[in-house]
Amino acid sequence: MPPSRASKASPTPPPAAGSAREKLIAAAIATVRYKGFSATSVDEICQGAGVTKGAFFHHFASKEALAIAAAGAWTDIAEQRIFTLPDWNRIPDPLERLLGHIDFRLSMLDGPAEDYTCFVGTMVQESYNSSDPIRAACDASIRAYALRLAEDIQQAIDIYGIASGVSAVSLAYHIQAVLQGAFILAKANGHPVIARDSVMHLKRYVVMLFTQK
Amino acid sequence: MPPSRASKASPTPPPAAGSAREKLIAAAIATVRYKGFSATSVDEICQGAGVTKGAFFHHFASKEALAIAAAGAWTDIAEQRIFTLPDWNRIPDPLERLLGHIDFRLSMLDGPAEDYTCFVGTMVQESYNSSDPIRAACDASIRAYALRLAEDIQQAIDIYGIASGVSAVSLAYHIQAVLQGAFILAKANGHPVIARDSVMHLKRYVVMLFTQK
DNA sequence: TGACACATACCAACTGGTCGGTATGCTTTA
DNA sequence: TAAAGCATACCGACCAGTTGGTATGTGTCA
Repeated sequence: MPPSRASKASPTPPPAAGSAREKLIAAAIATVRYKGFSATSVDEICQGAGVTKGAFFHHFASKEALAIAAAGAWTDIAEQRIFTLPDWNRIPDPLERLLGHIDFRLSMLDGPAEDYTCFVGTMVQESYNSSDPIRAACDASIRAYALRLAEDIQQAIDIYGIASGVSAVSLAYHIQAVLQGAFILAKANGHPVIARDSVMHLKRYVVMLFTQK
Repeated sequence: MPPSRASKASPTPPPAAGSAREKLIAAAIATVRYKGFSATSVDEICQGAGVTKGAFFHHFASKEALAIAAAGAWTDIAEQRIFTLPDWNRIPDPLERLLGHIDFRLSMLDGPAEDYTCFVGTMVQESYNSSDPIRAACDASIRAYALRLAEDIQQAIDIYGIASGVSAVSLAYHIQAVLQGAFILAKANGHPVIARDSVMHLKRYVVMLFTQK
């Protein structure tokens, strides 16, 4: 993940709708979410990106290197889709904003699972013992999300207080856990109904934490 | 699985500590929990079981067939280890028993992740779009656990009541979701501390549901 | 009782195909 | 013209699954 690439004003117009590198990362994320990391072949990723294997190994030293780069890209994608674009981020009250976040995650649980599940959550299950660099990249992505979410939670705590013994970061990770677990239930069930139920339990819990101490 | 073999006094010593079929299932469960389903080869499973590939395909028509059989075996293993053997199952009060269950799951979160994570939860992530028979087998295993847990929850509800709008089955699935999600966080983090935090949130939620309505 | 027919359990060697990765050359752009 | 960006062709290793075979039963009937 060369940081120079992001910091320089690229002379070539930011390659249309994606350079080969970006298309490879996008194809990898989509395919891995659909069928898992090990079952996804390099050839398949290349086909999905519309480039050849030569291009793949020009941009990435290995399949593992792509996975790490994709985990980094996923962090940015999630930040954009969840903490930047949606309107509920502009709600002034931090507790309402937190509940808006949960409602938003709830509303995402629709359609095929590969459209709402977590790329790094899927990938880390297959890599935590096989590749520590991939594991660490997934961990960093999950941590970034949790720490970002913990900011809003801390603001809500500062205003409203919370049940004793509950920290913002811990609650943020718990929200992550419920979502990741809901994804698994949805994949097993073939339908996100049970997953939605679980997120509604989560919302009830958060409300209780802030209103009943 | 010939049942006659168990009921008769076999002339040949009762195939040691498990027939080839049973050893293959045990090896599959262990290896899949360690590195995922797709990354686990049939050769690897055979090596772990101490049998040859010929034996494998004598007992199972395919790798997929083994996965389905292993999911069924996992249901029995989990039932034994969680709902039969541990002492807290003999607690008379159903609410205390439920909290004992959560404490027990919490206490399991120790050591390497492959020792406490869920076999079917891991496998379904890689199979939900590739093999519907595997997906269904994993779903059945998760459902069996949830329905078994829901029995205790319902008994607790009958005695103590619960927050409005909460059903026993729905709460049982939520408990499953938190556990599955906690496993992912533990795998990513490399340590089960965050996972334990999440299960403690879960316990606090359950207590709240039964005491604050 | 014994022997024949058959089933079960297993094995070593092999097959066609796919895997991640490499070697090399062409083509565009600065 | 030199490098970056990509394509084609290929490699050895490994994959799930097949083959032909052996050893050890077990049920049946003369």
